[in-house]
Parts: sequence; structure tokens; C-alpha cells
Amino acid sequence: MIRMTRLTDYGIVLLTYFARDPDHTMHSARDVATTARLPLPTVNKILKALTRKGLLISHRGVKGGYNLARAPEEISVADIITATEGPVALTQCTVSLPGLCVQESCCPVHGNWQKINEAIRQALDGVKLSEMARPLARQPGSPNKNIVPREARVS
Amino acid sequence: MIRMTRLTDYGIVLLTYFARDPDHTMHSARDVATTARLPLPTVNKILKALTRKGLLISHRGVKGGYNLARAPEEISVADIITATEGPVALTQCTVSLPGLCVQESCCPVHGNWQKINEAIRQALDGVKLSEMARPLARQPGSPNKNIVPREARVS
DNA sequence: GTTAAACAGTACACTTTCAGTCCTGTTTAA
DNA sequence: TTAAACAGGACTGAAAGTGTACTGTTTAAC
Repeated sequence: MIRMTRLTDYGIVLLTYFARDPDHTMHSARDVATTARLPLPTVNKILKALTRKGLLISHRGVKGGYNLARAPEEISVADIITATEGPVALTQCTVSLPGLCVQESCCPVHGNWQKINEAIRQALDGVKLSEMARPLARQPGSPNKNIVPREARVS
Repeated sequence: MIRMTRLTDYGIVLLTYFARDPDHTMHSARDVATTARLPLPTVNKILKALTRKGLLISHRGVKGGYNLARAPEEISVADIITATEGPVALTQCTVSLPGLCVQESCCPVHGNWQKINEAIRQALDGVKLSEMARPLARQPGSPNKNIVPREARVS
């Protein structure tokens, strides 16, 4: 499996809660944590990170909370992954700028990765948060199932 | 960054050495390790794994070694990743069979990942080993540059 | 038949990364 | 003034990844 971190997965789920709210009202980390049934410290951490990367807007103070910084149609899965994990790429080399790799001039597969990464980037860029939030939500206030605890899975 | 393990990266590079040989002759792990300038134990480990998954054919004994099990045009990057890391997917849930996830029935993004993973699978399936081996090889006997040692990169 | 080269399989130690939590500080509505 | 809520950093335990070593099996060559 090509790994995405669990926090990124959580982040996407949390963002769908914001996206699903038609009024675009503010939601505190506590509310979101309760809704998503995830521990508050973890939710805090994720929302803070997403804010730093410009996907959420924070409001401090007693009635504070978070808002989506952009419309759900304008936020792609690639944006979210980029925010929490850095540029979308499968290998280190294509993340770094040209010339930074010490063995670049003689690598047998140099350049080919660019094409692969570009394809993946496009795939992830084509899926918007609005789509992720849309169809299959049966119970809005429900936990993330993407992460399956090992002990919860049939062997 | 969406992570692929280093061994997978190595594996792809090693396979390109086999693919690049027009005669499809057998190569021992020792030879490949020397050519790729990677430690022999590591190369051994990777080639053994690729053999178990059916991408290479092994021949034991004194003049033994490895061969590609199929033509380079018939081996995709997805095949290689699948062989070393399991099914191509970004999240756990889409790897498991339906029904195995305890929270499946109420996950807000369930099903949407299927689409994303499919897109990525197709992207990786469209790139064949023959393409990876083809164009940019300047010095056939050169090391893998995909992995950039942290200390080798400009900060 | 003996030998040595080469693959097969397993186990292990080391390192790095992830995940989750906690603590202190700042902001702001009531 | 108070308390709710975000900001930022630090820390720890767990998990995964990485590289190596060791023992066993196969087989070509002599």
C-alpha cells in the first residue's frame, strides 16, 4: 500500500464536516471532535495544521472556531494532502528541486518518476472536497472508518 | 508526500537493469548489486521478494541467478508496487474487503476513496517497466538516485 | 562424489517516523 | 474579569521501515 498518514485521512474526514454544513457556520474543535468521535487533542492538532496551511480560517476567543477558507468545490484532495504531508509525490527525488540530488545525473529511472507523479497529482487534484462530502453520508455525525484498527478486522 | 517504501524504489531500479538487458540473460544478485551499487544483502532481500511475487524467476545453483518472469512491456509500476507493498491504495479501508470495517456503515467518506484509488491505480498501471528502463539511462551501471540522502540535499 | 556459488527463508537490531497527548501562552465574547 | 477557544511547541510510546546476518537447499563444475 502506498501510505498516506492517518492524520491526513482524519483531516479529510474533518474537512468534510465543514463542507457538509450548508450554512458555513463556524465550528469549534470540540464540536468537530465530538461529531467525528475522535479525541480532542488529535482534532486540535489537525485543525491547527490545516489552518496554518490555509485550508481553514480560525477565529480565536470564546465563540471562536474554524471555517473553510475556500468553497468545498475549490479544495481538492491534492490540496489537503499537500497541506498535511507536503507535495504529492511517491519518491523523494521528484520532490526536491532539480540539481539537488547527488546521483541525479546517473540514475537509471530519473525523469520517469516525474510522469508518474504528475499522473497521480492530477488524479488527486480532480477530486474535490465537495465530492468527498457529497454522496455516501448516511449519518452526518459519525466516525471515520478509513482507519481500521487491526484488531477490528477479520483476519 | 505519499510514501512508497525505499525497498520498492530500489526494486523498480533493479528491475530496470533486467529490463534493459536486450538478451534477457540471467543475472546473479551479486552482479546486480555491483551494478546498482547497492549492498548485496539488501539486493538479495529485494530480489527474493520479487521472485516470490512472480515478477522474477530464480535459478538456483552455481550458475544461478534471476530473470524477468515477463516481458518488460507486460510489467507495470503498479505490479511492482503491488508485489512489494500489497494492493495500491491510499487508505486501509479500501484495501480490506467490504464488510471488514467496523465503522463502514457510517463513514462520511466511504466509497469516495474507491474512486481516488482507482485513478491512482490506473496511473500506475499505465506506466510499464519498459518505459521506466528506456529513455534517460546515461550510464547503465549507475546507482539509484531516487533516494536522496537527507544530508545530500540543499536545505 | 565433493565443492563452492547462488538462491530461500527466517530472525534480529537499529533507526526513523507516526500518533497521540500535554502544557503554556494568547485572544476575545460575555 | 473570566472562561472558552485557538497557537505553538515538546514529549513519549508504538509502529514501521531498513539493513544485516545466519542457516539451509540447490546445482554446475571438477
